[in-house]
Amino acid sequence: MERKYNPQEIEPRWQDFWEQKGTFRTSEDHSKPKFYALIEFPYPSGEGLHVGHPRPYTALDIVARKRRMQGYNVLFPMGWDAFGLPTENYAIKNKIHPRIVTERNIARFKEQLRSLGFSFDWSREVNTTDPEYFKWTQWIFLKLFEKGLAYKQEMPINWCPSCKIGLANEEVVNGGCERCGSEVEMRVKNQWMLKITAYAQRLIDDLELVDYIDRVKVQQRNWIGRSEGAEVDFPVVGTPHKLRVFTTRPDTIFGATYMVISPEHPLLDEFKEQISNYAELMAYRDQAKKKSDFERAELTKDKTGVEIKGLRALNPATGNEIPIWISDYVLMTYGTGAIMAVPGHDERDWEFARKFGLPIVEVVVGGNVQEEAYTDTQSGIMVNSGFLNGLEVSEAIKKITAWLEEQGLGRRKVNFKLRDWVFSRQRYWGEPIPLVHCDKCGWVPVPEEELPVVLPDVENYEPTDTGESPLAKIRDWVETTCPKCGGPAERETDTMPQWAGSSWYFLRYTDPQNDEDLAAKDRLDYWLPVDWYNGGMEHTTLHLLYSRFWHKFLYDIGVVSYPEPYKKRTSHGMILGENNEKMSKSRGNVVNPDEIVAEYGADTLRLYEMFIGDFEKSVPWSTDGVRGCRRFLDRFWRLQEMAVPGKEFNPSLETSFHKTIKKVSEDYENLKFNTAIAAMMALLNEIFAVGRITHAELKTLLILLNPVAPHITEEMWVRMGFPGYVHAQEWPKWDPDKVIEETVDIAVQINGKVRGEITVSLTDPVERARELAMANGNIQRYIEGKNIVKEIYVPGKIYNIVVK
RNA sequence: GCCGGGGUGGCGGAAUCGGCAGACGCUACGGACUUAAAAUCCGUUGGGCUUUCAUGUCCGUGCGGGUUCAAGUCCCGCCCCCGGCACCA
Repeated sequence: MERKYNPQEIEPRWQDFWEQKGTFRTSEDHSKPKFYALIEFPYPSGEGLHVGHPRPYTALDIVARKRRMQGYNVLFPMGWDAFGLPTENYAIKNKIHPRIVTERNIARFKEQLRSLGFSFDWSREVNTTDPEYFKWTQWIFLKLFEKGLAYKQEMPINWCPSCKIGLANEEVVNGGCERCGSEVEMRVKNQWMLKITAYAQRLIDDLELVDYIDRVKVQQRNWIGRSEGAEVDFPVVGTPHKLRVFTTRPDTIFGATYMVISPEHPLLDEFKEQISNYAELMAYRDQAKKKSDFERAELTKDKTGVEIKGLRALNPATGNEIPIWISDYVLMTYGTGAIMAVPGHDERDWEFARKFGLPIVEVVVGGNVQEEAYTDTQSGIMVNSGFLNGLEVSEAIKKITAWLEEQGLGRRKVNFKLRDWVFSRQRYWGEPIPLVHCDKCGWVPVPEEELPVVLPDVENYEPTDTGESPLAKIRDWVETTCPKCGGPAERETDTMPQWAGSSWYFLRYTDPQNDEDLAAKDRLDYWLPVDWYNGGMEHTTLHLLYSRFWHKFLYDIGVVSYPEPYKKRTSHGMILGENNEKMSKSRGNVVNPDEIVAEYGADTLRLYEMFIGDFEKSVPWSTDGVRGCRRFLDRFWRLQEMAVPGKEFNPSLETSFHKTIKKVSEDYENLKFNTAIAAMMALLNEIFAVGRITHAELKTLLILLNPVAPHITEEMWVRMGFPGYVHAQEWPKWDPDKVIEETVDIAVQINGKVRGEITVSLTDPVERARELAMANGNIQRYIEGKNIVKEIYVPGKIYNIVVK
């Protein structure tokens, strides 16, 4: 038998053991309390696993392993989010079918994950590219379509010229493509859209039902961007038309001295005949069209715009005629694409008014609106505002809104920044959208029993320059018959975005082989919602919002029984390179987990990733830190040599053990893995100082460390000849009475400065503390010749004597 | 600009119902072991001053004030960093 700790020998052996015995298979015994732990399933890239991956995986593996020992029926599954661009690009470049590339990448990832000893139930593995899986992704889409939540629309989209793909707003970062960084252009395309905006309010409201870390909730609210205000109709003079605006400040309507509409606004086309400078306006529109939203926002320094000659609006409050301008600072995609400009109290309007010499009127007192816009108007008194004069802002808002409603000129309105989800991708490697276009019947869903609509095998996956999907060229796939009328029809050639498959994958884990339903209802009811979902902050406005939307929809149609998919959401920090920069191939600072496993072992890697620092923060990798963790395990291994029989805790270590059990138990649940490990390290130091460890103590310690370092603890348990296996033990409990030290060393302060130390029992009265303190020479020195003014004695904490 | 999080040794980080700041780990230095090195073990490691030894003492948690017997922690006013949103009406 080997003496030395040899993870390279131990770890694969235990991994085989767990697999063969099905140790971590989840049962469907619904009488047991359940715990569903979820981590974001990875995109199996060609790069293989990165040291960032195991951080969240280990964290929830720890919680899952602990909960099993606490008697829960635990579901901790894993799968693959395998559709996506990099695979397709690789396939194009190397002329290998993306399916093959995907298979290969998955095999690699799986092997790497296996080598880290995660307690996934691999029998429940899902793969978004598996037709048996995406059949249900397509099914959900058809349900959305059926309910009118999927629609096709001609609309300007963010177009990445390098990926040749349309991007959702969420995929545009600082004006560039999230994936490749190329600058995004605007293009008008006919796209499938999902009406996530119909759920905007519920997506905000139901955040109340869930336990998400605060920054996640805040970011979601931020992204949805709810704002309350009113819609107001401004009559267009000499026409029956009314120009509708959205404003959050209807109270300032008396200060609206002109209007601005977006260059794309349809008003221009409608009144083409009456507009005398139509050509000029069109030139401006063309110019604006060329700019992306980002560019438009970038050019913030200087306002541009053109007045519409021949059209004027009527301010319904003042009765004055006011000019209408077009400017690209008004976006067609928010509100109504038109604003009432109140230059006195809005910086943008003020700037614009200044530049074009438009009148500026003060309506809330407090500033000097000729000098600058006065925007500190959350409160204030109205002036120059007719019947609102003298009112407080909040009163004025109520009064004007009521007046507008009475006059039929406006109404209260809530607006959201959230836009509908661009759901089409002009790509090959994605789920085909299961619709057929028939000249007679329009868009017709593929009948459910014909799902899945699978991808045809093709020679060439290159996207076309026209922006059409490569599928469009496969005529014998495209050409089909209409399911409704039987006439000739064409398949939709757009595919779904990567976010589709990941919007519901956690449901499939409950019943991954089901071919009748997306998952059996009783399983969904038992397992959902997910008890704890950990994932990256980068998915807060994408995946997390999308999947909440889909889940709410599935709730509405009765598939699931709770409106929220995830009860709790936490997020891990990134692991940076040793140089404190983001790990990337180009920076050459990537650490490969395989090498760490080969050199130090999986347990060391797991331990290190949990000990490295605050779980929620980014932290640089440190090879020296890894060695320190290996050293700990080497020392831990040597406990075997100092083990002595005994069913009790050594009295001198008893309190330490109970404290450690408490600390570790609590810290594992609170993302404080680093301090849990520190506590075990400290206890190990104490044990080494004592020089021996009883069997009872060693068993306890093995169980506590097992979730972090499962291989070494399994091995030591068996080597010690303890009955059964460590993973099958019950999680230890601490005795609240034994967590408290009987005697403690506390500081004695004179006027708040530490001047000595005494050893007291918690139950000792102040007299006892005083007696001990007075015996201390240094204390005597400070008290001599002084009057004791006050004594503060906090048992177990401090003894402070105030002298004068 | 708005919202959120955060500034603690040479480094990662502990400690926030106010109660000995720096747990745990790393690094560095010194020592033991070794022919030597690695590994391992022991010791020191916030700064200054003091001390033969022991110790003692002052300063120190981004900056400036305040409350308190006592402040990293609470209050007021600033500075800086990270993340999100941003011509959103």
